[in-house]
Amino acid sequence: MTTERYNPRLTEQNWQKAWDDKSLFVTPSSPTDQRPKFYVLEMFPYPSGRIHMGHVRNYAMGDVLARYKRACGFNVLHPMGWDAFGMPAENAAIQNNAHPKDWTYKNIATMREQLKSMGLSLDWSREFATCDPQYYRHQQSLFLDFLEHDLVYRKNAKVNWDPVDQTVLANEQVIDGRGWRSGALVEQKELTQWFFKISDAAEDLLTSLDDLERWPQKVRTMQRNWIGKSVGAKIRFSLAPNQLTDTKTLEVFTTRPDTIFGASFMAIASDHPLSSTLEKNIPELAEFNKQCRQTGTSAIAIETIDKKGYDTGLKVRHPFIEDKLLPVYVANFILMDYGTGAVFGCPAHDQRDLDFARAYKLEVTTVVAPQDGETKIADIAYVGDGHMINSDFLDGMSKDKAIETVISRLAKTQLDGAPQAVKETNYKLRDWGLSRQRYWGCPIPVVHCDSCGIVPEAKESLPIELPYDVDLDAPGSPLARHPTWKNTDCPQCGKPATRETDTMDTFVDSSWYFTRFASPHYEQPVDRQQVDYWLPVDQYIGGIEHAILHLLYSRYFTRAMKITGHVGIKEPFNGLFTQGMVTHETYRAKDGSWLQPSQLRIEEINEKRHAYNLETGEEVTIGPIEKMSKSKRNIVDPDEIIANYGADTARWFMLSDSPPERDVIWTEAGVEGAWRFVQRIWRVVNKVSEFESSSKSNSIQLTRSAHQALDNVGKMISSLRFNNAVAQIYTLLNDIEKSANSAKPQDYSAIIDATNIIIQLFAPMMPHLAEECWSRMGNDGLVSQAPWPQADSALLVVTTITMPIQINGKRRAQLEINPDMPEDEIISAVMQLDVLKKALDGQEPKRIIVVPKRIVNIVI
RNA sequence: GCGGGCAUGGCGGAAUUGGUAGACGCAAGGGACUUAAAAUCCCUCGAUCCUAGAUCGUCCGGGUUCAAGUCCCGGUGCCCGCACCA
Repeated sequence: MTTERYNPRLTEQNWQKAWDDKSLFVTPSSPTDQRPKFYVLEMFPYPSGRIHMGHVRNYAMGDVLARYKRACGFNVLHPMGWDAFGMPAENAAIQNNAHPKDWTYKNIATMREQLKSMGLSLDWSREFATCDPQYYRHQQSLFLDFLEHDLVYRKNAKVNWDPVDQTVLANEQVIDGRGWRSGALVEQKELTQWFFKISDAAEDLLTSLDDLERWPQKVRTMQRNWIGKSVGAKIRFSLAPNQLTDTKTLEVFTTRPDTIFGASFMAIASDHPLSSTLEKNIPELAEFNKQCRQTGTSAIAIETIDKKGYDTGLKVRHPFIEDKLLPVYVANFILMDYGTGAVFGCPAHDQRDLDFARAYKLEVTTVVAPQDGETKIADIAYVGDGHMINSDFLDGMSKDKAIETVISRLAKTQLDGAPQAVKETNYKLRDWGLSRQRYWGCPIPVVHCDSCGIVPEAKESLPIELPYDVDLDAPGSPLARHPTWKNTDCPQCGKPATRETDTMDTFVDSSWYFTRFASPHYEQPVDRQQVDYWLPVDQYIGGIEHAILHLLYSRYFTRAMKITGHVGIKEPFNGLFTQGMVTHETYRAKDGSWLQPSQLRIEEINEKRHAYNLETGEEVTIGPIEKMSKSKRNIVDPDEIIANYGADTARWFMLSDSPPERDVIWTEAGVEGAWRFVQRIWRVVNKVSEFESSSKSNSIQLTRSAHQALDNVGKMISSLRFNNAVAQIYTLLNDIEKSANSAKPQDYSAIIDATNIIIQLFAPMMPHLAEECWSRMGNDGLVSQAPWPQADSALLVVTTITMPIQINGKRRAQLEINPDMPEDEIISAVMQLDVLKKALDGQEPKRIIVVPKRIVNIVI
């Protein structure tokens, strides 16, 4: 018997068409279904041009779950869309002279075809892009609702400003403090911008994390730290009389009021009101503040700079030590956004304060004595607990007691007619700035009127559509520069007015798209009936890089939509899974340029791998394994893999071996291995398909294996342990193959049954191959529509187990026993073992530990 | 700088959550089939001790325990995020 090789090129498109013809994956819009619902969603892609292997991995995982849940009888929603606004479209427009809109939709068309070639069970009838006016008009409508409910407001905030290009720069456009295109030194500039009041929800966003049980622990921890709750006090210090300012007091926030006796200086942010006042009369301070403004706005820029300060000459009085004055510095590491923008510096017990004190030769007084009694501070601040010293009335107290005491003492003291200290809770979480001075985003639907001020657009006027004719390759914001677009009439008084020319952060687009999928064509933002049925998302899958921003913003936005009556829930994602990245070796030529894997020939010489440029023959250096990226060119194009091996092979490889939350290394050998497995299944299925079914079966062992695998694979897919599921399927195929090679006619039935089971087991992962095998086995219908088989619980009962026997913790023997054998019987069986008798040498064992169904350990 | 994570054979990883470390796969070596190649099939495969059997072995150093890859303390290395990249 000869079998032709399995050819995915001939089969995959046919099966995709068969699914399409039956609209198998289109989820009907009416939520009257009796089946339980399951909403599985992968983070939608940015249409950057072509799909990459990261997408293949992400969508393969989601598809396995969607197909499995469907087979298990769930009403599954599995939609797809496009996160289509963003900077790359504008960059491409400038570089390639293409319009962002045309560029984006062209990419979507390409990527849609690529995704379709993967055979994903997606409901394409619900597809949308966030740059569709029909999507963003609803986003504008939501914004107006938020505005009405006081969830959005305007305030000044700093942006990176390129003084040459006259434009706002994203953090990633700032390279070493300079604009990426102009090379000009970047400055900080204040602009009036729109903010969501996410900080109002800080406490709720924090406490609700405890209930998100199906989220990875690490994501919850990261969000917890990001929200950054800290309990402390606001303390006001009185300024000593001076010629520089009329200000009488300086207010700080601190979590360590206990260390007040160790205070040796005050530090305020360069943009603190006091600093801004002082700089008018002190040119050196003005210069210092200017330098601070050149640091850039990103946290990493601020945190990694050398700590510098400017002594203002001002002093504050210590609240407890008479005549003690503390100098007031302006310091570049104090953030105006957090607390009050001012701190008291206690060098002995805060590392940053210590670094600062050493640089400016300020005193260091230890006030908390560590447990080990060492109170001298060198280069490391002591931040732990201990008892108070050098602290007058606090001496001997614990840290917590000292905090209480300081706050209550100062609360009783009046300064300028108010208590000198109040307890306060602070959050690191800042309000979410959504204004972007860019073209390719959702316009913010408000109007600036000279008479009426800020006026919301009327909902009937939505969408406020982006103009097509813009000039992107000139300084400034494209919408502000457009000759006519911003001109309109005030919706309130009818007089000429101007539109807001800022657009929304793309994170707004992605903060509710999952809600829109429930009713993607509805004339309002959401159809409550549909949303109440489908949400929350049961399983959300995406990259760990979104652990904080996207996921936190979405949690907030859902709360805001609840407040405005659009949804009834506050948590959008019941289950979250963060998958690892796809990585590959890097290749670099002598001239420093990067090469793609497809441009190379790899040879192994003396067990060492060498890479050669296919065109020039020149040897290139094999570099470290890194995330696939355009810049390093270590990219394997999914299209090529699908063309050569088929979608099933690509999907199988992405799911096997590496645990899904960890990075996977793309290797040629790995793909080849997956490809061979596909062929091996095909051979086995062809062989088994020629067996005549018989009524009687003796092959109980194989049937047992099949049902065990069935039970395990189901559990593993449910918990997204795809690599374990793959290993189970390999094991079962080994068993089937062995049985098939030595099969007697009375075994045929069992082998056929096991083969049908394995086809169903890998169907969610390799759906095309599964259909082909299913039909080859003579089954009716599509395997994509077949219900998931039930494991026979009688076959799952284990009748004998191998019990390892340890002597002093080292394995010395084993016993084949019934798992339910009572403990005393196990012990007497063990005592008969020769190895043990020999080891005991007539003595009694000191201790015998029997762990049921696991292990026996004899301590001698 | 701050926050989070990871580390097991030549490689990807498994280990029922404290109970036989290395399942399953890849690579490699040997053999079979073939005129030959590909494909396929069979065997070996953590290290050391010539063999047996044993000893060692989960990044490094300590600890808890009858028992540690798993728990605790202290290190090292690598990766991710840091609010205008998506």
